[in-house]
Amino acid sequence: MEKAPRQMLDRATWIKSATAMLADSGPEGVRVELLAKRLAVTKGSFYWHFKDRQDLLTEVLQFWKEGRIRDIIKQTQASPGREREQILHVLDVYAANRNRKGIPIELAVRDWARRDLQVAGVVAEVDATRFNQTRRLFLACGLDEAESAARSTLVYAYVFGISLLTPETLGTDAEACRRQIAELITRDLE
Amino acid sequence: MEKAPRQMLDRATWIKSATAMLADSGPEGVRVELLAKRLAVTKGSFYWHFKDRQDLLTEVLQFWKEGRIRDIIKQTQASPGREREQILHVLDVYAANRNRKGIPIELAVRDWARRDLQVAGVVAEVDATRFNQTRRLFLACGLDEAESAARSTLVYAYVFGISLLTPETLGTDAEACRRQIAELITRDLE
DNA sequence: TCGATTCAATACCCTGGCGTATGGAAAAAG
DNA sequence: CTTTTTCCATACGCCAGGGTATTGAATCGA
Repeated sequence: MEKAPRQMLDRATWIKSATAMLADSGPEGVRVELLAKRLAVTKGSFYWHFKDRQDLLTEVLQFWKEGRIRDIIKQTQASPGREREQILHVLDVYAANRNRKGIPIELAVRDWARRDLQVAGVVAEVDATRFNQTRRLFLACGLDEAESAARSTLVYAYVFGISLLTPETLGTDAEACRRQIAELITRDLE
Repeated sequence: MEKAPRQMLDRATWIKSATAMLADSGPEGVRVELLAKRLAVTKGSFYWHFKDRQDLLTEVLQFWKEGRIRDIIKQTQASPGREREQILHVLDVYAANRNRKGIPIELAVRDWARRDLQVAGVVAEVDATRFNQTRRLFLACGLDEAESAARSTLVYAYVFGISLLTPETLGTDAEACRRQIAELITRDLE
């Protein structure tokens, strides 16, 4: 009936560390030996917990997917009548400096998806969930189907696009710029 | 005083092929031996034309930068009074299916920039040029400084973001969606 | 106490890929 | 017709990194 000493390393630990490595080195950058060194063990440990490198990557992807879906559902919960605020909240959370560490992961996964069909499928699932959740909010604000779809698309294109742009490009008044864009996207909403 | 037979392979040929390889395999994916095989020669040739792999990558980046700057200047030329059309033209060129092969390169370079300061610097230059050129157009349409900066930012965030989203997410009426977004971005312009 | 199980270390093998050194053919220069 | 220069092939050294096999040391269950 203990919990600390035994189970020194479990799959979850490897997965989290691998996710960090994915974020700043891309999928090709997650090397099992480097990972082992970072966790202060050797390959021997890794190949006990995982079948092979692909096994780890698959888990990383799954881990990411579940986290993203949980997050978007949480961020788009709105009490009736406050849908507009909720959209602004989403823009705030994803486009601003919050969620700092999420951005590199998001970008790495999306780049990964360009070269791996399985990954592309998962990203598509996440995108669909985000798109639908946000579209619901626009619909609740009185926009028609087409307009809701368009703005929802714009929300995510903007959010991911902004994280792709180099920081200096945004200039010093990034905050003001952000607010103005949010205003434009949520125009004519009740 | 001849030009055809001699100089079977020049640097430009290697650079173009490497750019293609960069587009669909990332910077780590451009291998000199693979590249040589693709050009039906061996490494021996490569190391005659280039000092090393880094030399090639540097040239690829430079090649990309010059092309992008030339392109954005061309796309943002507007005769006085037709600036709004020109903005719509930019949105059309970059967000639609045209310029198909440019998108993977753009994404690969941007991902590359996340892990290489030199690359990040070049991307920043390109971004700045694009940003300023488009901002000029908005200013000419009567928008103030802040609004012009915001919309110019939105244009590129949208353009790059849309290429990051999975195609299926956009649904079947992508064209209508595109038009609606373009309408929103160019609202209140004279 | 004593196997059985869990987790990790060590020692290998093998491949891919960078860079170098050297050789060779073909064209250009003389 | 030589000689030099240009361009590419061949062969090699080297290292990083994936995967396997084996050993070893704890811990658990009995």
